Amino acid sequence: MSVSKKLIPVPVVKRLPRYLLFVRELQDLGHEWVSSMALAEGLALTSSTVRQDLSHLNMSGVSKRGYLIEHMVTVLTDILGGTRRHRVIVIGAGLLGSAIAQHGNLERNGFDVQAVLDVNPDLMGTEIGELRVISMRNLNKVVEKKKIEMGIIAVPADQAQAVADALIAAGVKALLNLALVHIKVPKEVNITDVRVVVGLQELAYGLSQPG
Amino acid sequence: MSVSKKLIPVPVVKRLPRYLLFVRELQDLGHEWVSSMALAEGLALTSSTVRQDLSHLNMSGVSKRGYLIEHMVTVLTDILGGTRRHRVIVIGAGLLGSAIAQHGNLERNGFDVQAVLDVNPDLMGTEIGELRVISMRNLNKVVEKKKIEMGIIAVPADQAQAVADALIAAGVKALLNLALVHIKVPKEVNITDVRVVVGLQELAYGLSQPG
DNA sequence: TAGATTGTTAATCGATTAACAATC
DNA sequence: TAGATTGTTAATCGATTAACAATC
Repeated sequence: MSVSKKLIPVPVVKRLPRYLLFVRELQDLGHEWVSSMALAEGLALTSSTVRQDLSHLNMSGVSKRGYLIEHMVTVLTDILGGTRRHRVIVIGAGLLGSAIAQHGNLERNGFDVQAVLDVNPDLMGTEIGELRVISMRNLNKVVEKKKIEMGIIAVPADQAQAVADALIAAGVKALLNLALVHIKVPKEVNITDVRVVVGLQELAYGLSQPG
Repeated sequence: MSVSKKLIPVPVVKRLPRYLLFVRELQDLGHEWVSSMALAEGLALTSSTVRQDLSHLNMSGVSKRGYLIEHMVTVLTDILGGTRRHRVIVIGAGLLGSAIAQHGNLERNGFDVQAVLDVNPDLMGTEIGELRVISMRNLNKVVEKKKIEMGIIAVPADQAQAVADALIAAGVKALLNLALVHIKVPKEVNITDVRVVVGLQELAYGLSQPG
């Protein structure tokens, strides 16, 4: 049951999580339909962009009414991986790694943290939610046994590349990098960076501008 | 000592932190010069894009040698706010908020966490690094006294908008949102979202594609 | 000097916006 | 029916890439 017609352009994919968030909110408020204008208004886009974006999806609207919210939630959840469960591990049991491993938003959106690993022997066995920190030496075993699809890299910058290499060698094809270094990966591996400091840097640039 | 000639396009600004990361690495390795080709290679861009990007900066290269790494570090650090210190507060003393408040990368890049606030009375006084959690009721006072420029929103989704409104009312003009909701702000306020779940969702879409 | 690399102009590509006929 | 809203085509806008003269 694949959902997209062709291939969704990257800028559109990056907006999809925001659409999903917004229509879920409307759903909670009891709304049934949403127009491209309302979506545009809510997400600071034009209604034209909204209609173009949604045209990439397996979805159609109805004149005079707009789009059925329930259907949008279904379609978007499916594309964004929330329909089936994804099996994830976290590498790095520091404050950030353990905060993320325990964060309810992952589970709520289809991502199950199956294990937390670390190189530091002092941390072995530490409880993180319902998990216990295990050694990096178990990486291959864990990835294979638990059928891990994604790895979250939450280690210091100087270890991040090595961790990524190990994950890739173990067969993980999708990496989320929280470390403040550029990680090189072969082109068949997907990697996404998520970084608080970078967000602050963008804001700092914004603050420094007159406008 | 403003640095940019005109106004740097958003896609370029978003690449700047990656340039900075990369040239800092080269600097640590003892390199002195870097060419647009080397930068392109390192960041998966074309050398043409690199030269266009750098032309927005207060910087010029030298034929046959490239760009002086030390100068690039200076210029990029300056634009990205790392030259002067920025005063930041964190709202939300949960696992994520406290992990970020204590994360060394912020301080290292020019961002000083001056306080951590929370609504939950049970958390008041809890130690977070060298800080103690204080009540949201002190928000205005803290923002004014400590001259806070940026707020990091690390509260549950259903509280995020209210927190943002309070920050804005207190005079904070730049917000970093970690909560999984769309926050509405007046156009003179800058807001940037940083979200692990969204990163995972993008990866999930990538995994679902043939390529 | 010859060769490499910048800085910039022009060409291409792709994303956003506008416009409007189709339709509910 | 009249009016609102979609879906899509065409126009615009802006970002990326190519190309090349200037220069070290």
